[in-house]
Amino acid sequence: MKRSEIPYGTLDMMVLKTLAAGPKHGYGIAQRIHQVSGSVLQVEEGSLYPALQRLLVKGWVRAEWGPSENNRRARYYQLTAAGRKQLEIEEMEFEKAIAAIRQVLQSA
Amino acid sequence: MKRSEIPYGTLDMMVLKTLAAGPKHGYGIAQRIHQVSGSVLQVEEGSLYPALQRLLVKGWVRAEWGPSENNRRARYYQLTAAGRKQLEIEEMEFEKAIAAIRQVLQSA
DNA sequence: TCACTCCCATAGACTGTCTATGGATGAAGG
DNA sequence: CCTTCATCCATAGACAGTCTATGGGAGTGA
Repeated sequence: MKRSEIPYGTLDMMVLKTLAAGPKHGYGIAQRIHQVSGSVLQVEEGSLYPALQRLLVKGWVRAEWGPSENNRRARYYQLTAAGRKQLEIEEMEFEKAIAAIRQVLQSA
Repeated sequence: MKRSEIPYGTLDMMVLKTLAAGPKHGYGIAQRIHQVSGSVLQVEEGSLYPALQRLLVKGWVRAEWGPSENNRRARYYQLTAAGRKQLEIEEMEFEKAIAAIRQVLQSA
């Protein structure tokens, strides 16, 4: 087996959700997800930045450069209106999929 | 978006679960999952048979040929002891992952 | 005989994750 | 100063698991 920390297809959703609380830079997003999940989810940079690129291309987030809290250069990402809608859609589909899988798992 | 019917990595688990109730052939497994999930999950043959191959290689299922209920040739798959253990592990990891994601989704 | 469903299986495309790598920059301690 | 460490960005390539598309054999009913 593979130690897939982040289940396929859920990263974009979690990134969007994390940004829903306000703009953040990549590093901050990763930290936040790690922390909020009780250190269960570890977002690798090699997963995160491609994800952010996808979200940018699709117009679900916007980015701009600015100084970080520690006075380093940082790229702040923020949710767009389209991103907010997309988040809702993905949350719904996620719940629907989970419910379906649970039904399979609970079929005695 | 992509219409990913089956979330990554969950197919093996659902197949194992479906076989936990007794031996079935491939076609029957797909039907059962489709039915039990309330027609939400659609297992494509191009996903199912590679999955069954994986499970065979790993020793989690065993297979033997025999006539189907409709008198056609069919390959019956059944869970091994190792497969039963694996199913438990995957169910646990699944719940753990879902719980972590939910925490992210519920972080206001 | 023809169409249809059942049942098997593989090849190749595609997507999204991971590992590995590379770099810049500020803070802290020697 | 200078070294080390944490922060912060990003890409390339490997890899795994899903899907689409394809092909075929075999029993059933019209």
